[in-house]
Amino acid sequence: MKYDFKAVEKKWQEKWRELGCFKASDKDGLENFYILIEFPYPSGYGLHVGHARPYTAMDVLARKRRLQGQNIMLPMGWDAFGLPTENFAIANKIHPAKVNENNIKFFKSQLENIGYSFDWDREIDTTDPSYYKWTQWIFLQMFKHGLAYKAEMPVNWCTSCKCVLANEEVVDGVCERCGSDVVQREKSQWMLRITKYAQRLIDDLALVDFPERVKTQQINWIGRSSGAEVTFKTTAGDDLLIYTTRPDTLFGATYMVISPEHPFIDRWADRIENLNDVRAYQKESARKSDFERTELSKDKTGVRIEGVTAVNPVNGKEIPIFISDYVLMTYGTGAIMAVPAHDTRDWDFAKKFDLPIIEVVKGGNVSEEAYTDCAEGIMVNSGMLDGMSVEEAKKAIIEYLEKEGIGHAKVNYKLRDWVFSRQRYWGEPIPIIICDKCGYVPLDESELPLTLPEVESYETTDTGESPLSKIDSWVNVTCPHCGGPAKRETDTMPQWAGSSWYYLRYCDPHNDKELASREALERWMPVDWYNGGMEHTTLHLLYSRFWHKFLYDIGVVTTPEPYKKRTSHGMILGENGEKMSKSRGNTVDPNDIVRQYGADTLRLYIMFIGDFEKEVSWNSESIKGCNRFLDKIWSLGDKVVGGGMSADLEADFHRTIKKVTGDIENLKFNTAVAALMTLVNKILDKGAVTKKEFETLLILLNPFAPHMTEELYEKVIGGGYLHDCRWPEYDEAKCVENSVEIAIQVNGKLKSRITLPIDISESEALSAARSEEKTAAAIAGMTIVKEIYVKNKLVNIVVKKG
RNA sequence: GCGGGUAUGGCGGAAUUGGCAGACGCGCUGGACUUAGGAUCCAGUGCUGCAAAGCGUGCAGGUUCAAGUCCUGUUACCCGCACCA
Repeated sequence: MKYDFKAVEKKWQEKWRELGCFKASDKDGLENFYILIEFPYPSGYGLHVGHARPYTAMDVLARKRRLQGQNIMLPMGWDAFGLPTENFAIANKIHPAKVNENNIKFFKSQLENIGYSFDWDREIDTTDPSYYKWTQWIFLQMFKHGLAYKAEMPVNWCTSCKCVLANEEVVDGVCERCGSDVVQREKSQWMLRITKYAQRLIDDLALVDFPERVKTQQINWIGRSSGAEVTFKTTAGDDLLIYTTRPDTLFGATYMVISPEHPFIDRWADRIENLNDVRAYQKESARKSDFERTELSKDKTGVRIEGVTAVNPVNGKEIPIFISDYVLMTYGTGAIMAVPAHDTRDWDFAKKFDLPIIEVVKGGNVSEEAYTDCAEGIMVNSGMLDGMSVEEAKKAIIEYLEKEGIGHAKVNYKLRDWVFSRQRYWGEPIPIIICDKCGYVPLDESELPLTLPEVESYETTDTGESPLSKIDSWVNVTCPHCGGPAKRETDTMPQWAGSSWYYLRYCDPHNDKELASREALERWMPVDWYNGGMEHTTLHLLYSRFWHKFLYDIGVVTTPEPYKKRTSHGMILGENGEKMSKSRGNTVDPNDIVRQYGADTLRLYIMFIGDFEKEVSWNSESIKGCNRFLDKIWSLGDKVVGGGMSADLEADFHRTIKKVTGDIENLKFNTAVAALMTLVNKILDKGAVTKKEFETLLILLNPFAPHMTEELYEKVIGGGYLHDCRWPEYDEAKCVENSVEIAIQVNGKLKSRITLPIDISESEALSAARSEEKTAAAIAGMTIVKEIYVKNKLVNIVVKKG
């Protein structure tokens, strides 16, 4: 009888729901394991098969671990605030909440069709006021602890979204979401002081099991460097503070450069003789986007400030000061000492402006190019540092600077504080009231959640104000502090807010007293295994580690890190090898595959398609192989005979159990499936399968193809449900056959193969090999120089003429 | 420029970490069954060659009885960061 996947899949999906098989238990004394998958943003387009890859993988892991007796939490939810929903709402004049509701409904039906074993009782939606109440609550705690602050600063402004973006959201000078130009605008923004956690975010990577590439990427993003801050006196009276990682080269500093945004330019306006030129340059660089500024990086530009000079503090030499946009106001102090002999950028600049280049580390040819890699160089032209190594010189000069009170050791980070305001409607309102008298006043916690008002229009404004600013009845309030008239903050939080702590909410999703009870957090945290995309490494993954550390510091959570283990999946590309996207028209809808082949085939193919951690192209032909494989298993159900494990298949079964068990844990799903196929081929060659063997096969296959295996279990094995079974164990001793095929090489070239009893002695193996027909012919008349025997694998006979 | 990664048949990919390269699947070739086949089953399938045999893991060397795997050099592609002082 043909396998009716439509009926069978529906039957079991309903059965599982009815029985509540996948609910994570909050009982004590169980072996808990928390598996987390990045929750999706429910866009109107629905899921494509790329989304299904990590879900399927973690579902396979979860189902296998449940069969092994663990209490698994595999929750799912919706990261639903964000621009696409809002833009769709604007375009179609539908309330974003309604749009979101529809999208979630569609997403959920897609997920259910694939038969994932999520615990839907723990479903969360970041746009639900009962959820974002706690997002706002965390923000208030950050505000109270000085981690949330408002600052006037240049920010990334997306010209199309009409909204501020975090640095992490700007990719190649354009908006990560919509691809439009990003320009700099001066705006007053809420900021989160992630920089306060920079060092701990680096250090605590030692506590977690993340892939090396994830750790390295985070470390590079945080960008720690150590050096010194040094004060240079100027003729304008103000001391110029600079940061350098090369204090050892201080004697080679022949000029200084300050950023065009440096505040001293205004302060020095009266003294600057060529103020017009300086102003013109400032204007020009302000006009450039970040992208243009880096584009032109080869050709250095700048203007010498006439009328003010500085003094090199170690040798007393008077040196000029320039402004140039190769110095960024946002890093270090916005001012540098330039050492052209040992820094490529300074060298380029010095050549262009004909400035002196003084070698202070011997070893390069500084008239040709900057000598930057001077690990083994020796100090010269550097007074007291002469003759020292670079390392020694660094230490000595810092000691000197500290003694003289003109400088000190300093650690710097590239990481910047997190721009946390968005001028959009569809986000969590920031629970702050702005009072002319009292400043920024936090909303009382009892007033949370501060819900979004109903508005007529969600249109953005060109002035850069949030749509919320137009709702007078919502904006105008009385100050909770002084009782005077005040206004609400009208910016909302960025999309990343809700996802920065969602894993905590799953532990206790219906709690209305706290974000999660201590008991639930202690039961489930930290997340045992978190799988997600590499693209979130310096966004969500870093942000959530930061929030978690803050919550740890204020005693809300009990672990310093949120995730014990992180893995990352490779992308599934479209059939044409390009990234799947609606605009490219190369997406594959899992619903289509489920309709054509069934969910089990889809699941199996997604796991079989290739190495889980590497990207791979979809292939609509290859999927047939998985469908055929399942059909074979279905018809095998008619051939089952009574009895236990048969002798001739015992080793194959034990090996397969071992392989599948290990491969699932190591994310080698493709080879786990291949091993199951190999086993089935063996069974089909033999032509018969016993009840015990079939049962074992069904359990091993269950995580991949849960519907068909449940059905076959009920139909053929009977007496309960497959999901109540135990995962099979293997016996190492039974994994091997009692005879093995041994390769025979002569001078390293394969000549023949012979079958010998397992664990045969070396001398027996060698003599068997020598007397094998082809081998004997090959070594006839030769002198045997050496014989190698690799136990149960091969024999290599090394011969030479004569 | 810095950091990370990849390279194996027509295709997706295996290879117990130095031990029989190409598991498993797709595709392809031939055959069977069939009114029919985009179903199923059987056989074959790295390349050259009628064969014997030879060649073969991006390229060039090296170590070794033995190299996809280790070492040196090199090329191409992908990802992340990038005027970060």
